[in-house]
Amino acid sequence: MRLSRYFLPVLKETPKEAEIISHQLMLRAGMIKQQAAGSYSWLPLGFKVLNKIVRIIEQEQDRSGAVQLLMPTLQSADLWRESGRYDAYGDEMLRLKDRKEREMLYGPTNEEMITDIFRTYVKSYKDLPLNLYHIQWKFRDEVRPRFGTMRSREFLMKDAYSFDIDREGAVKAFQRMFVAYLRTFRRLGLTAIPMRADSGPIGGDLSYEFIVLADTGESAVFTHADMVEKPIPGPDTDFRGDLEPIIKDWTSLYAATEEMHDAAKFAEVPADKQVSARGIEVGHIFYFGTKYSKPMKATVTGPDGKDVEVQMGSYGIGPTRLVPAIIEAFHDDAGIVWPVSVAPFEAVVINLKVGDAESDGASEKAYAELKAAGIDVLYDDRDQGAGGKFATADLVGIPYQLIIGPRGLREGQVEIKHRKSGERETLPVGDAVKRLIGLIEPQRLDTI
RNA sequence: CGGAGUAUAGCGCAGCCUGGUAGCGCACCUGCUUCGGGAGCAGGGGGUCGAGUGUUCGAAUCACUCUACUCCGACCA
Repeated sequence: MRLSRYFLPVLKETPKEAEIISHQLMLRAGMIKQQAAGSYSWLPLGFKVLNKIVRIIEQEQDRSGAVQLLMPTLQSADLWRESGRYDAYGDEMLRLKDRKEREMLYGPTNEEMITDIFRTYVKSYKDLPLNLYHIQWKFRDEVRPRFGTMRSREFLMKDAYSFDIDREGAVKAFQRMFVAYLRTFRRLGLTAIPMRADSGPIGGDLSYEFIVLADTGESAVFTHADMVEKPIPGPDTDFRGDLEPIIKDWTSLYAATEEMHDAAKFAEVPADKQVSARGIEVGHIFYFGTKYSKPMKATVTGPDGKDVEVQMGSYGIGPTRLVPAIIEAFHDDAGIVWPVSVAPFEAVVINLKVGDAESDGASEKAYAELKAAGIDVLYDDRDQGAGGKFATADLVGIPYQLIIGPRGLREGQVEIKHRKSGERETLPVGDAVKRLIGLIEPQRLDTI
């Protein structure tokens, strides 16, 4: 992508409405524009990051055996009356009427609808286990939206729903999602710690939140230090096998959110291993049994010929919240520092002197070669001073900058700057592209 | 929903107290010079001062009403 042809409205000054660093940087880097309280347009750069996150979530959901579909944002009130939640949900649910005065709502979640789909088509235990998910916009009329897309009223959510014949099967479904979540967050560059959580108004007795540690997190959390360094299950994990040992390993050390915190148990953790910090909730998984299948009559026929209510669980990740969460975890004074896996561009070619034949030639060539190699590369071909180009590249957080200008070219050299470490390498023109590919590919491939 | 604020050019702000020609920086446009860390000079465009009502000869400025947005608290992917 040529920057001169792109749409990247970066701001030099920080808009006053932004309080936390991720919100400030998302506005300054031209990722989002606020349209109303808790409502944002995703500008090209932000949308690009959002899509990369979504793709990783999809890959890991699919790997775990979940199946993707897509449900509508507008739902019928009748469906929600069946579960009893139409009255229970309160003002957070956006309610509306269509032209025929039918009561509708903009979905805050989809348990009712997925249960309706399930009960229509699935009749036999032989079709289980089943896990269906979608990635769709949700609306919750928050009392107080804040922190940019961290807590917005309209937000994107990946919500998966598992269906099993019995509790034992449901626990296994829960475990598959648990492992899928560990892998998903790590591939996004994050360290997300599973913590026992309150299951809230939806109910259920197996409930874990995945928490990213960050100073600006909304909730206080307490954990054993070893949870932070623990290696995640690899890509060869057999999701049809026994995941119990992995779950045991990940749930044996102390980790809890404020609501579930047990000071006495935390005190048993060695003093030098006690971590009390703040965290951002980026995912929540829980098992709730027959809470919806019972009132909505979602049953399957078991091996004994008898109908049983299906055991369900639900599993959420908020991509539009992950974007600021990643920024909270990775930024410095100059701007965002994206992990390669979600960076809007993997590299930027900075032509320091547009209009100079040599500089143009070398830059165009490097840009073409990187593109041909499949690198997601931006080419800064704007006819403007070098300072602004560096500032923009740093602000939007592109992991690698290939800096090309007349001064270096006289010696046959160009420079690669690593955004994260600040390290700079000077190397011959011909080697730079290969070097960049060598740096980027290992971080991008699904080997984590 | 309780408490506290803010609203003047795309963004950041001054002007308001003490009513009288709407300003500054950045951004934008034109030209020239530039280009190795947010370039310089010269010229230029852009505003029903959030909306309404009132007071006044005259309102960005004073009064009242409304709306939007932000922050703190209670609630939440």
